[in-house]
Amino acid sequence: MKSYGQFCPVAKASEILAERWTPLIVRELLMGSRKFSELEIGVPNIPRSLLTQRLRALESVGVLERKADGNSKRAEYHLTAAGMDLNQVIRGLGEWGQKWVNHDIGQDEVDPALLVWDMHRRVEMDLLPPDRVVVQMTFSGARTGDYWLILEHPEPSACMQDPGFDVDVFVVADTVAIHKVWMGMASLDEYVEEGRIELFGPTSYVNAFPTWFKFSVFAGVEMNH
Amino acid sequence: MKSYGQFCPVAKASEILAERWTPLIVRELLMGSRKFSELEIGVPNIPRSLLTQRLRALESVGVLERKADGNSKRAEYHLTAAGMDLNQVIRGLGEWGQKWVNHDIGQDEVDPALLVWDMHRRVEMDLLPPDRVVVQMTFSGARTGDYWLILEHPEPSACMQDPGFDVDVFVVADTVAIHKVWMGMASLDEYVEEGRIELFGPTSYVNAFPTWFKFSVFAGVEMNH
DNA sequence: CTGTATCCGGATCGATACTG
DNA sequence: CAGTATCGATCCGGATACAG
Repeated sequence: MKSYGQFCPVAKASEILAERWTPLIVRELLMGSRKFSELEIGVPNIPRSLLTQRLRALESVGVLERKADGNSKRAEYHLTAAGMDLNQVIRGLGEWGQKWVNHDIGQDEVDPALLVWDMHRRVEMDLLPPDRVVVQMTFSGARTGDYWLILEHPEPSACMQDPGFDVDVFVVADTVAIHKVWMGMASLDEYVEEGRIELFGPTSYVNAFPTWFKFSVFAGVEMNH
Repeated sequence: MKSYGQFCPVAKASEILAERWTPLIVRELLMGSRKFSELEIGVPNIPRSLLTQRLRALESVGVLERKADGNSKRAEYHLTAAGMDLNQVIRGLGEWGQKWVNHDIGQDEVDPALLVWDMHRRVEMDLLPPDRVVVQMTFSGARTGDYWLILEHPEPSACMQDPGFDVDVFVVADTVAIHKVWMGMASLDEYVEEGRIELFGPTSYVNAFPTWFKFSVFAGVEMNH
């Protein structure tokens, strides 16, 4: 991005952060993504060439460092201290968004894949059963699909294709319903009672299911309007 | 800006704020600018057409409201509650900038006009003498020029041309020196002692001069590196 | 003088195809 | 998997023109 030619710190920071896609990339890095492929999932629809370009730009201003993973030789992107410190900015941005503009979400803006990806980043590891739990999520509505969450130690994962494991918990719901619960805009229990979200599986798992997730980072922010 | 097609609040907020010039426009509105012409001064080098475009965009998403000033019929731009609430985001952005990237300021990035404009927005009205004080600032260095601050009640103003008043206090200094003091990176007293900044005028005014300003919003942020 | 609209060359973006 | 290369569409910046 071309410089604003201004000394103001807001201008200097904007040159780095206020560029298309960049806040989403930083958000994804803050959420724990390290690999190029993880970033592609967490920042859907970004052209790969642009992702490359943005990563280089962020590297050149000292927000992230590029390292070669030892054994696989794949590039890894690590936030520097300056990058980590962007947490408050991105959080502020997200809180503002949640408070003021997260109401008019269109049906087709809720991406099941991104939802599942977000979920696997927000697992409450301490409350997980010791054995692996496989969750299948079946989404209906404007955007449909089956997705899987492999909840296991040390690292849960999200699958866009059937991983082939036996499924322990089935979640069947409208995509928007899951979205609203995830964003703290609706209660999971209520939606289950109303039948908007259906849970199947062993009773102990079904009961524990809501405790396995920390929900969205922005679920606690109250909304205006 | 085209939608990211994502439900994430960071994405929704970025669609509004993370566009070229927009953070600077919002900053200027938060600092108190209301008129198109004031915004042009506070956001130097923005093409007028682009400023118009951005103001319309911000209006359409409910960040600001456009009102016709009663007697002059000139448009006034007022932040809405949602717009005011962007204060924390812009502040966070600026604090990050001040902390991490405000070091490598080039000589020619320090704009005397913007500096004076910023100063007139940060006057400590309560500590001003009752009578009007006219300050002339003479900048030297990469970007030179004479500017005037009319410190009076109820509204101080900044002049880019000689307003014709008798001058009470003369400030003569290198542009970068003033910048550093303004941004909290150097002490005014020390610079005056070293002769990098010269103050002329009645002793009582010269002594009081530093108390008339609140300095930059980001002057208190400590810098890393 | 203030605010807005229009036009145009160049930079940036988005989509697709290609490479090690 | 992790990028590059290419190319049309869009956006930006600067200039100019215009209306109140």
